[in-house]
Amino acid sequence: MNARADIAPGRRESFACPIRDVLDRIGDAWSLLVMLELSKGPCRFNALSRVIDGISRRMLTVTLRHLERDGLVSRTVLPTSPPQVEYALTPLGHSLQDAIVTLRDWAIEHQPVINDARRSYDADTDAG
Amino acid sequence: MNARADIAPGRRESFACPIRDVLDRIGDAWSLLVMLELSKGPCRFNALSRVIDGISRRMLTVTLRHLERDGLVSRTVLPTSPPQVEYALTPLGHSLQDAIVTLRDWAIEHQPVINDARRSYDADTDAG
DNA sequence: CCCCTATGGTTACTTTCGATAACCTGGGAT
DNA sequence: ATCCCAGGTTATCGAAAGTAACCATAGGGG
Repeated sequence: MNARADIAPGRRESFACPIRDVLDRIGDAWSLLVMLELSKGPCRFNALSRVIDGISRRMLTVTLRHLERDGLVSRTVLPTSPPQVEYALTPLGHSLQDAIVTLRDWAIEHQPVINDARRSYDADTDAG
Repeated sequence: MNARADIAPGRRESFACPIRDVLDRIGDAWSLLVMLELSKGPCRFNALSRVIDGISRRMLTVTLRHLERDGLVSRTVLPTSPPQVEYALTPLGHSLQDAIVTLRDWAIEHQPVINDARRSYDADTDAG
């Protein structure tokens, strides 16, 4: 029996709201990191799990399934021994790179300001 | 006693990864919707909860606290009776709008393709 | 007076999800 | 047979999302 159904990606359907929809897709924190890695070129499962610091095998599996389901990433089994599985961005996946890069650039630029805001909020809250 | 601590935003600290960091911030699906609403202008709590379909009072509170903590949204109590609370984007919040809009535009443009990909993936998976 | 509306939340509780560690299958080397 | 690697899957737990109900205040209707 194919056990993949047990781990199948959530099938929450759109909410008449495309932003929510795309966020449900890439907002899970690992998806973006995986896509950023794959934007450098195709990569195998364990290679991804080594290079994406902190991700577990399970979350990598789940994340890749999500991305595969949404057509952002392709999965190719290579006829080697033992078989290797190569993941790569699809054209659709590449088309998302611009948005991701915009987001990343904003994040990098404003990280210090945000951290300051957080510290001052936490200080006020803890004190008050 | 100030009960706000009980509902305080998570204080997960950065991971040496700005993209993860920004995604932890705005990736929770409600944050983006709240910011998109506030980008139209300041708004009060209950007005937000009415216009953002599906959000509960609690999640709106939590989301607004997160955004406030990160300096993306400001909170102003108006001296009316009963007191009203107005939320608005800060300049930092406005600076994120470009990235959000890029993301939203991508989402709107590619939603049909993604839905097709999902349907065909689901069909294949269900068929076995 | 009580009941209903509205304001902006909070509290307790349930359900769902993210994440970790451990396990599995199968081939090759020793 | 035993150990490794590949690429996952399973069981489990804690945190987070979400729901329903409550609080305090003020105004209007019966």
